[in-house]
Amino acid sequence: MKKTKSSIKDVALLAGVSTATVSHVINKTRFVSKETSRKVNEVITELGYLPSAAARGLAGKESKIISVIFSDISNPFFTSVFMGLESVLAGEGYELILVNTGEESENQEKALRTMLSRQIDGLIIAPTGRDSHMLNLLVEVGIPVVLIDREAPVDNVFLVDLDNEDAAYQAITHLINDGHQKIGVLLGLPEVSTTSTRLNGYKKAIEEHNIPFRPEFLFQGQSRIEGGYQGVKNFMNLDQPPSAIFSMNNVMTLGALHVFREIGIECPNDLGLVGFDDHDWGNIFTPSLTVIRQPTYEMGVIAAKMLISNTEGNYRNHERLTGELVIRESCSKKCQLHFKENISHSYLMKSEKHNHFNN
Amino acid sequence: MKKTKSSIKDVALLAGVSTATVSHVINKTRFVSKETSRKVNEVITELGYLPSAAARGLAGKESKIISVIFSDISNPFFTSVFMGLESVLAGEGYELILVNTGEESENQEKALRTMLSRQIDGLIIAPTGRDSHMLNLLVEVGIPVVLIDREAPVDNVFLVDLDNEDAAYQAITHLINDGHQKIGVLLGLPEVSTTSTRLNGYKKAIEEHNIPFRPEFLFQGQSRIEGGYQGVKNFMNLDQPPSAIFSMNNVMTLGALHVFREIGIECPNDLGLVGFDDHDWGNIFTPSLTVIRQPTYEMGVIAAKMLISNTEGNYRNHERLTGELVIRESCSKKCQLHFKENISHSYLMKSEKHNHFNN
DNA sequence: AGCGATTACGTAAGCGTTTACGTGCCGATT
DNA sequence: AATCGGCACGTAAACGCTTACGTAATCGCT
Repeated sequence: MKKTKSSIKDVALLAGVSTATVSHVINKTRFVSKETSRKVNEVITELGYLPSAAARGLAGKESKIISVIFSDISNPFFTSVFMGLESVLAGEGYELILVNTGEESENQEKALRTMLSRQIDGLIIAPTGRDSHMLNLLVEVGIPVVLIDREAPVDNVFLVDLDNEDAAYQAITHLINDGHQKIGVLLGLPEVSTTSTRLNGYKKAIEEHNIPFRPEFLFQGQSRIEGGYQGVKNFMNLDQPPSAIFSMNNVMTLGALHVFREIGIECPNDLGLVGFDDHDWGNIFTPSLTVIRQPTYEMGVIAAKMLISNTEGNYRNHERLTGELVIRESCSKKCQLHFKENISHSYLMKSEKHNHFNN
Repeated sequence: MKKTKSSIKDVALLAGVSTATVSHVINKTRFVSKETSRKVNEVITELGYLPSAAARGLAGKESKIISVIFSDISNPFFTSVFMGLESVLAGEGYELILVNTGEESENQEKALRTMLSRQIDGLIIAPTGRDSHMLNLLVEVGIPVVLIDREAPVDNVFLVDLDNEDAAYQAITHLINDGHQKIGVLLGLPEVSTTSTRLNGYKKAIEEHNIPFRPEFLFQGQSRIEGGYQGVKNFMNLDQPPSAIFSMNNVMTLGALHVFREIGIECPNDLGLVGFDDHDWGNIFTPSLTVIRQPTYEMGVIAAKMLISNTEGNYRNHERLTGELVIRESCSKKCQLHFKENISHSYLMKSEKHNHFNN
């Protein structure tokens, strides 16, 4: 019952061939006659032989490890991206090391450093912080890197992100068309690129409609549930509170909803809301949420393909997807009515099916 | 600008010592004089030297990799556990390889096989399927394994789980005390251990109250959002539909809620609901959800500590935590009223704070 | 028959560590 | 002066693969 770990030598010995041949059989890296190849495979299964990944990494160049560095894995956005990544990478024999930075660039640097000591075959990262010494180092050593969701000041990397300016522009324009003139914004972290691009979309939209920019309508807090919570509370204490809120991400939206319930804000009548990122429960919440939906799973798929097909060059080094404004009830009274009218009895099976039941 | 990767030899050469000394300086594995040690470290930072993890894995015994195998990373339960794991493991210098099996035991076996070829230092797994050949192999080779959330027929492993029978018992008893006699159950996957233990709790509770067991009140579907959806639909087509639903997990609860909204079931009046696992939005939903809350983050922490402190033996090989019944509105009219009365204006800051704002 | 090409495989160096031994040195002890 | 125990460190094998070369055998061609 003792499973003594067997090495390539044992296999070679038992099969009556050299280790080179065994290696070549396993990797199909040069021709081996039908007969020997059969024999080798036989011995392999007989011994239950498994090549040591460490030795392979040392001798060869590939580690078959890809590192994924996210800022918050509890955010559905990232888990969905992760599943997209995995769907293509697992098939190619890669293992994924997942690191959660918690949006701390110190953690990120530390993680990147250890990634450098593992011979990772690639890195997929949603970078936090402004500048990253380690990230630059990684690309210098020649490790393929794809930034996802966010930009960073590095050259020679792939990037897959959303047209954030457009997405925010869509959202704000919609709010304006619904009659909102005073729109408060729950900002993301200042050091994250999407915060500024989304803000640009906001500015562009209000400018186009000759709405004056009001700094007090921008709330910069933690990019967490408490941030959204505090933000909305702040807005409501203003002399002239906004009539609608644009939340720049998932979790802050949740924080905002907490305030709604707590102090009895009736949405959308008292206060409209448009969020960034859809939720599983976005369409069954009361009110159902108007959001910008990102093709998260697809982003993962694309990022993964970019990474491994860098030789084939099927992808440009920048893929920019576009967000979809999903209009439901939370933005305005008008939409609320319209949404209710249009719920057929199988609404779950229609457009929403796409949302939940795939991937 | 070319970062030529430097090895331990380069360091040794430049520092004027042997590679053995360098190794010992790095690992603090034998005494080295203050002076040489300083010199070595100086050279190390000068060269930007990083030890190769692959070589270390080959020569030494530790890989500093721990493998985490979950069935569904999009389930908040698992992401929370993951964060618990990471919180202790990252500090100890471990990297985590995350694999998503999607509840397919074939995927699990494949993943375990590759884990065997990597010299992983430990495995944390929520096993899927009934029996696992690979899992047995892993423990035979001496890799420490901790099962989390679910049991499996393997010896010599750690286990951290919930007292599922008790949790289900609590939930059902509460429903019964609220006046429900006909309670439908959305079952989890039959091959997952928690399904049967939770079912036992259900049976025990109804038996104690002399409520007859009705097979038609058990729905066995996919353990996904569609499963909950289908289940509730089925129940409602019964001649005598249940007056309350007990959902055995997170995602099926979501499916149930979809039906509620779709066909206009008013919860809890038309149909009560108790779910397993809390949600971020559980207390702001309409109705707010009565659920069994699991100490997910803590489960991760404990599992991680079990794994690395197996020498110290601070932990038994089985830690069973207990679930907490969080009573809100969805279970019954009575609770609904009670819940509304007790919402102070700072309810978010009270008990709920514990829920969302920690970890 | 002689020669090159082809086929199928073996030899052994090398990847970058760890670690069991071994060694030289020095002050103290007899 | 010979011996001895610490001290501080070096030597080199071993870990399990990959892969650049090398080679023996066979075949086709002139």
